[in-house]
Amino acid sequence: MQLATWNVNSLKMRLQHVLDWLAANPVDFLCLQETKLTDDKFPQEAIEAAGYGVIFTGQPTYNGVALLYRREGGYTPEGVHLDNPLFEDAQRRVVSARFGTPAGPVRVIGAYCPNGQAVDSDKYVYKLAWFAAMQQWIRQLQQEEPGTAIMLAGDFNIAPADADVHDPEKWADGILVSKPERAALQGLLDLGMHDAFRLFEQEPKFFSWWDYRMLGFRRNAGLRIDLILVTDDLKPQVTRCWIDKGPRKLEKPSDHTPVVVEWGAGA
DNA sequence: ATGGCGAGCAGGGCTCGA
Repeated sequence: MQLATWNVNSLKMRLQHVLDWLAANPVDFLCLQETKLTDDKFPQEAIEAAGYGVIFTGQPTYNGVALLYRREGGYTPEGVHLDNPLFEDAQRRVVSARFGTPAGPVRVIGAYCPNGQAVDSDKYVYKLAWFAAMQQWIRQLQQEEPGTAIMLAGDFNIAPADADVHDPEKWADGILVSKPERAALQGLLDLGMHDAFRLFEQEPKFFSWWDYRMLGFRRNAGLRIDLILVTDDLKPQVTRCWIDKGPRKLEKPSDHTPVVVEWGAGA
């Protein structure tokens, strides 16, 4: 099985990229972030026509997330959440469901984690509170749904380590890399979660986001901030994790590109 | 040193992202 995450920076602008990518990469699950669409404008029909069911929650202009599941896989979402139930929030950043799979039950959480804007800003305070609440929720899920693995996939807006930053000196202690942000990510890892990408040997300087400005992609001026975390019970089943730079090379690309994880026997 | 691009909303020039 495969699960992917992709911040599309407007699903209205990127719908064709998503459909084309799914046709070439028929993953079982796809988490989308920054759909930037209200629910009445969500392209549910086009996604269903592509063979996927979808759960989504949006708002005008900002945020918005979706969770696609492949119909051929026979998946049925259970225990759906359009929010972290422990964190009251008007911003639409979380979508989650539990699925039975041949490799056992999995709860998928698709997340558009806050950006934080600048260290010590109001948005930064919100970001850290948001991560603390996510940690609490996952701890609760581990108690309430024992035997169900958890995959937390999305735009984390945190580069886990300097190896995930094109120019660590320039970014040092700034937003997306600051110590409190990395501690917030570590709080999730301390629950027994693992950054799937780092379970495998990877090429250095392999990023998931590149600045639109200053030829960021051509210069590989990027960050790895799109992550898939998997719980201990899933870790032995994970067979691959990679970043697909292909969509970043298209006309009018998202500034982020998909990250994919593969797990389960006969994946 | 700064801003550089892109999207949304709205019909100009902001905000926001990372």
